[in-house]
Amino acid sequence: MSTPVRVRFAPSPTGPLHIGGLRTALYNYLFAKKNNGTFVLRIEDTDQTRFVEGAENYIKETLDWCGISYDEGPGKNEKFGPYKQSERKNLYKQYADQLIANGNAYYAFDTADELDFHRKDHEAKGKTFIYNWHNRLKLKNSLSLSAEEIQAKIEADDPYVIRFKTPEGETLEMHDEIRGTITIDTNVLDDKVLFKSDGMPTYHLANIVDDHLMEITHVIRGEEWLPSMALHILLYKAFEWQAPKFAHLSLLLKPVGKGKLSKRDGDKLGFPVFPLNWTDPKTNEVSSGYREAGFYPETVVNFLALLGWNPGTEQEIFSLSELIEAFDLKRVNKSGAKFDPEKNKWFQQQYLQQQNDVDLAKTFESILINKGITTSLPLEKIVSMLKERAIFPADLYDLGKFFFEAPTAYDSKAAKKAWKEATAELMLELVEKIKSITDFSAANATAEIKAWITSKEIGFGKVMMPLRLALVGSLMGPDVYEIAAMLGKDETINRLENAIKNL
RNA sequence: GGUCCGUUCGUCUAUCGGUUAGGACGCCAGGUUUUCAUCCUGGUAAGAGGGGUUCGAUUCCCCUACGGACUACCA
Repeated sequence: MSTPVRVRFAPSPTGPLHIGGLRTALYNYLFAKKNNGTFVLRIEDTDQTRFVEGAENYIKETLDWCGISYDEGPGKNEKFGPYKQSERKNLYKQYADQLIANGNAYYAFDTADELDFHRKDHEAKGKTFIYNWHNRLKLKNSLSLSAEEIQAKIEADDPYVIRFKTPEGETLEMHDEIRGTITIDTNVLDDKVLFKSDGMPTYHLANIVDDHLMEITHVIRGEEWLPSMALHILLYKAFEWQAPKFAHLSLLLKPVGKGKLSKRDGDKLGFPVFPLNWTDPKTNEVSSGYREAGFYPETVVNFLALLGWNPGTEQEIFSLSELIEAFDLKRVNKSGAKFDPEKNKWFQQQYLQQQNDVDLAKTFESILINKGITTSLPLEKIVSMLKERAIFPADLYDLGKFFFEAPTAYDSKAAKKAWKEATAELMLELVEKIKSITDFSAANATAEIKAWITSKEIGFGKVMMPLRLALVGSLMGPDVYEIAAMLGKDETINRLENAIKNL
């Protein structure tokens, strides 16, 4: 019996979750479910200055929309709660103190200005300022100051931080589930701040303490944390806790140009970078999301899963449960993946085609109602005719509005191609022919009109194209007889007469 | 600048030393649909460069180049 798998997704509520963050959540979820484990949501809000109203709800709503449900989290099955670090605030200081007591951490009194000066000064000399073993004794901290000085400062309420005392001269060999062995010399690490002067822990401390307390077995997170892995492992050692396994996911890159996909890209790239619409509470600026753009959650989940992971087979369309079944951390790629909006659209198209006509008809009906259109036409049938041309549900309207409204204008290119000198006269004859057809079903209309065309010994195109133009307004869309039958004999004749008049 | 990570068609990727380097998106061509789309068929296109190791390297090692992340009392 191995210990049960527990993973966590630990976002910071500093704004909307972006698509890369969603992928991290998804991989955590897939890994947990694949291993009959627990998926935990933890909100890392230790930086009060960056807190953004609504961000936490946004994260929850996103996970909910995608069907990625967490087993434990704020307000849900709080076995190891609370799950918001701001509500765990009082927990962390004792751990920082513990590290001071066992000699793995120390108080530091350097002000932000002083450190800033050092950094700039070093930079000017072409060097890098690192707060660590080689200079910590020259700075203002509990390692360099005398016991009396320290005591005095603390009693005088001088602000201080607690820094980790990075061990000197060790070569750390670490294991990453995706990347294998990573080695680092501890001498190049800096003495990171663990506890801030505002009484809050930094990410590093809170993260390690919470992962330990919440019994997290696997830390699956973005590659931006890879440089911190050494610190985290050193912290586990300092606490004498068993470290979880680590897996660092490669980043999602912009489709064009350089760099990682970031929140600031917003809509600039021509596609959403957020799962849901987001309104900035300060500026009221709206960033568009996949949901509102008409994508299905299945599309987003499927596409994201395959960006950086693949099952080793040629299957590309996966339901969430199929993803769980197939998922394996070992098959996650090391290199960054560019986000390709075109392929994303292809997935959406695939999922739209999978929708059944009954459901799609309901969606279509609400779109029509929004446009102020009510109809007695059978929407299910219409949807089945239009579907294969659509990518998003909203496309159905553009593709099929001619069913509900007669064309008010004709596509000029199409008109030029379809409507010639003799066409009006021919259409007049067609109107008479149609009037004579008693059974105006698609099948019968097809047969009768085809026979009529054949008897006149003219090309089919000479009749079919103008007829389509008259009914639709352009040379696109489903089978023209199907359209005619759907519109009915009277409306078909109406539209033909309109076209004869206007063209 | 320093540290770490990465590098197969334009993009996402397969390949556990021996393959005509496979698939998908995109694009192009043809067919089906007397329209458009769908669909089908075919085509286009890749191992960053240089050294090793090996009978044999896309695959293992090193160097270079390029890309990325990190380098805050942010996460």
